[in-house]
Amino acid sequence: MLTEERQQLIRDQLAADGKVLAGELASRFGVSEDTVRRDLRELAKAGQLRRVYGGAVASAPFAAATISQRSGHAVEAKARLARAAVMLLEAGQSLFIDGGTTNEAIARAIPRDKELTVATNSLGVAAALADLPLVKLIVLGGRYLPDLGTCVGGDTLAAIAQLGADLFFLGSCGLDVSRGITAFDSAEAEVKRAMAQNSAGIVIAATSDKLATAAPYRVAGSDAIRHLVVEKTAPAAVLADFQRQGAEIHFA
Amino acid sequence: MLTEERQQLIRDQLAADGKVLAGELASRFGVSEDTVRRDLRELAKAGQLRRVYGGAVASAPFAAATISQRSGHAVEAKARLARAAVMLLEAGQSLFIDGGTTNEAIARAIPRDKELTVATNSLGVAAALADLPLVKLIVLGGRYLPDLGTCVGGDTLAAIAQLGADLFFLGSCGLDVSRGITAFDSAEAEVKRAMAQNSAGIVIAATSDKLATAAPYRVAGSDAIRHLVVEKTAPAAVLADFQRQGAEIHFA
DNA sequence: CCGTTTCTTGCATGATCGTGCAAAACATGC
DNA sequence: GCATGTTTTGCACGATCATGCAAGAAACGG
Repeated sequence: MLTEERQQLIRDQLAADGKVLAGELASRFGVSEDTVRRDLRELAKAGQLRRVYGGAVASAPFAAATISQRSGHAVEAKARLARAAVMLLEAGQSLFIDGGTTNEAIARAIPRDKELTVATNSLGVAAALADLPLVKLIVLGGRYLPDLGTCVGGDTLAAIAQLGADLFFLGSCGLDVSRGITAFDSAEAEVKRAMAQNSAGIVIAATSDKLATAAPYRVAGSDAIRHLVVEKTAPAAVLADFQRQGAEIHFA
Repeated sequence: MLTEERQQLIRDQLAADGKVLAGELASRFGVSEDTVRRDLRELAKAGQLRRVYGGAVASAPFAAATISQRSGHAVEAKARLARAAVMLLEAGQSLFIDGGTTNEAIARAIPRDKELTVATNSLGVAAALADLPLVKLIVLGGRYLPDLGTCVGGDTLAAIAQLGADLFFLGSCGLDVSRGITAFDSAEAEVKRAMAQNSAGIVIAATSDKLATAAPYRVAGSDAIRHLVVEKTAPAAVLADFQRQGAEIHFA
């Protein structure tokens, strides 16, 4: 095993998980912890990660903001949803991706060799895509909402109006068959509506706790959903309702 | 076995696996490791691979290093500059901050209890400020440039035109008394010009290696600089020139 | 406060590297 | 065929690098 190779794998895991453990890396590579620590020290010196007791965390200028989310509770479920969701992507497509932790997971799951054009109003999604060489990234600016991690406002809407996308990954929303897709913020809902209008199909990846819930601001009807990516634990009755509205169900 | 033939096989394996081991190649070709090393050295000289201890790895074809990969340079000096630069800030001010690792350091150095309005086209700066509760953050969207970490384009300019700022922190530029402030990218220069036009004062925090250098695209004359934050090692003659142009010098 | 884990530092060891040199293989001209 | 010059290859040497181990320091958790 080459030193270089090991350090690359560390970078990869850091990009995927946001953190690494010294002991775990040592056993995975079959080297002593000292060697791993040396690698971590070098990478830290190069600014590629931040050393912490027991391992290291991503320091990549942006990543820090998303760390707390990656250690949240439903991380595993969201990562599974993300892996299933990226399988819907085809090379050369244009995407809208809005905010939410699930969408950030999807952005992180996009493989390095996929050629895409992505427009997003989420800082977390943008940060995840910034280093992918084959992704043309368009940031949709505007007033930043700290709660949601997204940008909203007139500028955002104007920028969206000039773009079109094949798929729109819609996140951080309530999802109910009769009430449709609903958002938690009025300005955020406006942005989602604009994105929906300028895209050919809506994709929603939802953890089970989001199904059959609703928020104050309506974005679109349930029939607007083209692809619905859900966990295996999702209640079949609810899924059947969405399916009747025209959604294609994908299990993670 | 011909030399050419061997080197072609090395290229092939590199394309397939991404790495090769010197010892393994030697036994596979039935030649000494010295010969293999010679081959590797030649290929490395031709830029077809990158030599590492124990073998070689594929040279990154996406060689245009993104900003997050370059972030490890002169971290200490930049942090010192950043601490000095934030002392120029007063509560309630509006700022433009553009890209560059120094500006990212400045953004990270802004204290949590400072109330500010910040508009930035840099993802790194935005990520650093996203968590500060008292900072009203406006993201200036547009086409994202991976090597600079900033957004540029017509949308960016339009958004800037609607804003005004007390101070403009201008980064990633060349700095020369006679040639003025210069940028490395044409679109990036346009953005800087727009920000300069809509702000009351320009602040530049520059490591010593940026002083007395110039880039292709002109942004503004040296006399536009209001505050210049430099290291203690900065050559006094150059500083005096800037001072004569009206800049206030601050040492980190 | 103490025990445990993790980290850094210094050091010994083995692997790998570059260089100089000589032998072998090869091409070239007569 | 033979002599000469060039290229390639293998080997020996000292230098460099990566790794693991040990000892002391620091950080963590109770």
